Amino acid sequence: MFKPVTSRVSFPQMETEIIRFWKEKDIFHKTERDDGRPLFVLYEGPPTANGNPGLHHVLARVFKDVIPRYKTMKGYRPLRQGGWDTHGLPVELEVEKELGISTKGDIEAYGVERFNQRCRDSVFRYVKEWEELTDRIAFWVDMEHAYVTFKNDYIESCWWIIKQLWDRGLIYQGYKVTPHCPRCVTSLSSHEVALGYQENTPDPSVYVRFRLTGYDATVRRRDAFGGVFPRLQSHGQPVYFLAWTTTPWTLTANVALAVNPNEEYVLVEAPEGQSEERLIIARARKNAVLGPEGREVATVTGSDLVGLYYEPLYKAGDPQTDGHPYQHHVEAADFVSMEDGTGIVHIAPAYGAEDQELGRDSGLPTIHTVDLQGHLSPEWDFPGGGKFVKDADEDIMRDLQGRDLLYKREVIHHTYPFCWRCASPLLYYAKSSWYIRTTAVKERLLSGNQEINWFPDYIKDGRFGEWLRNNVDWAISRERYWGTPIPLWQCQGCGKYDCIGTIQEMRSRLKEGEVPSDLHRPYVDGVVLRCDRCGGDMRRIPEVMDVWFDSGAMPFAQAHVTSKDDLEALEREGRFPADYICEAVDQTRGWFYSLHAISTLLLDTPSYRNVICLGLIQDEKGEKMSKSRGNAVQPWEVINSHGADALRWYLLTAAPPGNNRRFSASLVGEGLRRFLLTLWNTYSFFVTYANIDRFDPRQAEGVAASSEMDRWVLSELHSLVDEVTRLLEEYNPTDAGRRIEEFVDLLSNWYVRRSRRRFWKSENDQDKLSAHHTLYTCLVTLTKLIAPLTPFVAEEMYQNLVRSVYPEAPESVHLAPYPVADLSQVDPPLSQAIRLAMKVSSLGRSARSKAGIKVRQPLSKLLVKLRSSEEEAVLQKVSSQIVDELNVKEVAPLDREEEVLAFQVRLNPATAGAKYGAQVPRVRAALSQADPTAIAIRVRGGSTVEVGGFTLQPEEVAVTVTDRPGHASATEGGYTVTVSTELTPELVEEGLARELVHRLQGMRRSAGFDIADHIVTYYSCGGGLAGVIGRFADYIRQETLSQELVEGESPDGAYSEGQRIEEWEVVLGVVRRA
RNA sequence: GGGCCAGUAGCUCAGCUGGUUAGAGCGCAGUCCUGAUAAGACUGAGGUCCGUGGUUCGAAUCCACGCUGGCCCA
Repeated sequence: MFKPVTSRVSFPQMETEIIRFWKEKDIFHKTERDDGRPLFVLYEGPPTANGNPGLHHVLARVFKDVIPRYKTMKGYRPLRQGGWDTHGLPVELEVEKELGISTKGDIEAYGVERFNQRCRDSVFRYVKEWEELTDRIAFWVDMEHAYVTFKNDYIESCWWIIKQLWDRGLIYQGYKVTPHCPRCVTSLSSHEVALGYQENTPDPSVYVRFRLTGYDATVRRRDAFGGVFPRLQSHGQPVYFLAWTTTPWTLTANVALAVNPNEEYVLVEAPEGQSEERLIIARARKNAVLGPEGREVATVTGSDLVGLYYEPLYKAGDPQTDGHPYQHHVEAADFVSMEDGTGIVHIAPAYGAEDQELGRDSGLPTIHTVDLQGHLSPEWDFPGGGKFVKDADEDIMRDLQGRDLLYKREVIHHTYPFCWRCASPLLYYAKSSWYIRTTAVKERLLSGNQEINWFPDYIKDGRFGEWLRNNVDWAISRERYWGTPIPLWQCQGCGKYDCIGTIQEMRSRLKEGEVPSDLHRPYVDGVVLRCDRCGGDMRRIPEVMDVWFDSGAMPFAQAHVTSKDDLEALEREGRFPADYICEAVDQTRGWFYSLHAISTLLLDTPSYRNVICLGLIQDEKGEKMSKSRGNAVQPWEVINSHGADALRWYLLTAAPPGNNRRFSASLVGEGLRRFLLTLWNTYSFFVTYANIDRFDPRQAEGVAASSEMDRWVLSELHSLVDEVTRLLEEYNPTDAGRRIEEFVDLLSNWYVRRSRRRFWKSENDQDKLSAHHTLYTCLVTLTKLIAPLTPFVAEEMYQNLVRSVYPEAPESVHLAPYPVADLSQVDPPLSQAIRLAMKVSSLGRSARSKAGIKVRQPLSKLLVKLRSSEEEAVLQKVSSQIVDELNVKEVAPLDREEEVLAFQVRLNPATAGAKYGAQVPRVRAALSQADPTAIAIRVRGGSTVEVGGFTLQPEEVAVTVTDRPGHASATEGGYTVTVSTELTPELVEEGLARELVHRLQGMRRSAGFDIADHIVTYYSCGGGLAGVIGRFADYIRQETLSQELVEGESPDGAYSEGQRIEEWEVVLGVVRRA
């Protein structure tokens, strides 16, 4: 006996019981048991537990869960170590908010030790919520051994990795331009910058002359400037480059001018009577800046200008390159646009990101003329020296004007970033920064990417590939507090740098003090090492590491790798690389990259083989969910009302994983009803009848499918298994789920619907056994198929269907093997035949509905016109199902549509109107004279027709059909299904009998009888109906499980109702027989 | 400004290796069916398949250029 199954199930309640069951039986750990199975490795992209988990976390965790569950059932041993991301600016900002402070100065005043302690305390604040939610949605992950990025072991592994790179010369110091707040004296993260943009900010817009002085003979070998340059010299007029800037103060740090090498530039002569000068400007910008006047003396491409010297506006010391005095000159740069400015960009590597990059690539010096508080240096007698740069702008412009170097000045309104804390205008400022030379392995990053299986696949060569192709060195240092300290020490005496890779190594180099028990700042900053060159004091550089380095190091740090041996062991044991990772698309430049970069640097190989890249969750309006907008849906609300399986099902199947998705709780409920409840009700149906018949699956083993229906559904089942397996192998649980859903619909709404009678008939014969066995097989297979997707309902059904019968079966569905398709059972022609039966049934119901004749009323004949003679043959095989479904006596082919349909034809004015113009009335008249049936048949066959001397194209004739008397039809896509609506007295009587059965069934239910109860039925009614009851007595008794059918009043205690059937009043009574 | 993705019914999504009349579910209106069902069937209303060009006998589908939204980067 199976445990009885109610159709009114509470999924949330059932799920919490399943969780208890898993805990009791320790199922999760049993999946992890080392018993020789090959490993399947999931890397957990670590979340930070300093906030409540949201719906997007559930999305990621469900997708992370489904694949390892599947692989477990496929015979792998999953490795799923959890992890927590605990460092970084977001953590610091949260703590700053709590403390009500907002600058680095505040933090230092508060004390780095206390500050970091608060950071450490905050990162696990919501860990309980995370664990509860993870548990409740059945994400199986090892939380007990979760890695924590702030632990010493973890930090030490990060150090060791840095050391490996250091030894290979891949770590270097350079400049990085960052948005800098001069009041807070700190860089801002891009996230912070985004908080402070202000539109319509006024700024000066100045056009400045740079005087051409000569050229670099190594660049311009001969006849520089296309031969124009020498002539310029002889002409005697000064030549200027015209450049544009909105930050005049940066002109003090100018070291070069940049032109676009592929654009045309012109030399323009000033209009007559104006100044004696010639200006160089991009042709595309000439009219916008100079106006239409001014004769173009010469045209060159940008590349011709490269190497020309100009006279700098200001001198900041005497910069040198390679021991020679630096010469200000023109460089080529693709980023120079023709959208604004002059097509000639002034370059100050200290104060612009693109400037800095160009400077690095071309060996330009970086000259700082501004201090960190934003004051222009007083050192070199700049106008406005000592003032805040924005105030110095005016002095500089006046100075340039005085020297006749200012072509013109205007005011521009644009979007400019301000500090979100103090509203100071941000300055782009080059700071010394430490880099990892990722560009050294760029080719391998690209080729390694090709080895990764991306889902969806367009990410590989799209967003991620694009990012890799544009790879620049990774700036890893941050001037912050709560992070992995960068393990670089510098000698205070001779300036030498050293990298420390392990605690052991630090201990061996200690000059004074101890290795601190906590490797964070400020403790580690107090460690003084001995310089092995000069014996001096070495102190750590103050920076901490970019938090992305932490996360990207997790394959190694979670295993505490601190030696090459450790590394080799990791690979040997199969714990590196990961088989699978999964995060949202915003991680392409985050975790997906940091993982890829570090493993490529360290081992020259990618760190993950397969990756699902998820889209983002939006609210019902397509807006980003966020706490501040107040549109974030709480996962718990959804789980408590619909259950975790319903939520999982929705997240897995509602949208392709890579797409952004609009979330709504009502859609979760819809999925619940459409899929889970349909499955559950089928399951409940099975258990009900299996228990009545004492069906024992063990005795049914090997029973051959007796009916076409059984063979059909098994065929569908095995092709489903085949397809779902293929899709899951492809990391596509979404389509796998959608296929399963289609099957469950077929199972419930065709197999069970059409087979019901076989389950409730009284004979316990082979056919019934086959039906039970078939449905049992389908349900058991389904529990395993869905186990990775909806683990709860799968477990519940498995325990009842399998474990109660086979105590020796695996104790959880999640320890059971995944089904394997038996393709010999797949029968495509049978599948097509059944689909044809469904199609015909659907049209037949439509025809009945049109005629207003309910299905309980039998009809004599169903006529079917199909699309081909092959289908006619197929129809023969399934006609019995159609007869049953549509309650007709016979199914016959419809050879001549005109026998049951009447055609009307008329001219289609939309297509024929223009062609016939004034003739239209005559054509119309001719058409009305002709035989509509003959015309309709020709037109429907795609032939032209001749009427009254006109040749009409098929599309010029509109055909409509109506039913002929005695018939009702439905037509769709080449199919026509017609029912004969003629009712003979015999058919009417049979209909009455069925109606009576229907009423009695309703009364059985109202009386609260069990479906297997036998009853006695009493009736009293008029003569006509009584006659019908007499003639159909056997049928009525059989259908209603009535042992007797008694004419007369029902006794006391019977359940009785007065009913009206057609024109007869009848009193019916039912009483249960013991 | 650049890159990637999406845009199909009121909503959520299929269809997209070009091929008859573009589909499903939900929602709405109505009818029916029910010996499992919180279900199911049928009918109806509801579509410039984002737009404009192009390729083709034929385009929701391929190409180009735009528009809108999302994300990432500047």
